Amino acid sequence: MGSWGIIEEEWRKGPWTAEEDKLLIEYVNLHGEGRWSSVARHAGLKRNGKSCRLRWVNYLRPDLKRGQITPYEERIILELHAIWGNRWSTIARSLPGRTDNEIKNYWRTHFKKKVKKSSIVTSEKTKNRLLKRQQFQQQQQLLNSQIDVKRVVSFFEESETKVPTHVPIQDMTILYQNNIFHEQEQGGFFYSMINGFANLSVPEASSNEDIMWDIGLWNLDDFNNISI
DNA sequence: AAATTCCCCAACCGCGTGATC
DNA sequence: CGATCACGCGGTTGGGGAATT
Repeated sequence: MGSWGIIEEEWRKGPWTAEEDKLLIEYVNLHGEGRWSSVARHAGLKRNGKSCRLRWVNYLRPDLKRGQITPYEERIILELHAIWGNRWSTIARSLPGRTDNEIKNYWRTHFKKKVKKSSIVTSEKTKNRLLKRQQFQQQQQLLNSQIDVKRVVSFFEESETKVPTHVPIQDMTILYQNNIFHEQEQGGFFYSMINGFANLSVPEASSNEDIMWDIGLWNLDDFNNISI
């Protein structure tokens, strides 16, 4: 309270304590994500909705991938930033377990100074294709929350690689559960999941990314016996 | 060893958008 | 319809540790 009888900011700010984290986790586990503005009331937290959401999304979410950004992820960040610019949340959708904040920070600390204003012109075709992907992934995220699938993994990577095994996936989205290793064969394509990495083994060289994308689509259906 | 600068990143802020009243 | 609310996004800040002077 201020000395003038004015009610000062009633919300707590600054770093979260372990107790606050615990309260927030308990609340979300019980009631799910969303309705952040009422979390404080029900969870006994003196934090506003914005703060609660941010803490959950950027730090407490169980599906966050902790640890360093891998070279693989770094390449994705670089590529997508060249296309999207500072649209961090868009970029983050292609990096499961990474937050927009994390990617933004990583970019700023590692690349900002190095990148000279390059005039990369991305064709509308490419942008539209990517937008389609993003929308699809958003839809999957919604489905995930409904069917309790832990994560959506998507990797976007330049390809034209001739390495016959474990070709980095161009743009393939795979659903898997519980972070358990999976290996599947789908129409002659093998892919495997290890520690959140998706690898594709192609029996014969394939470089058509649109084909890869289509494979990603029907794998999703097959995995979960769901129809979009 | 102490002071200063640099660097990282968690958290905040303002704003835009869409839903609801 | 406008007002209000909730949410999410991108830019920015500031505390603290690491590196440098």
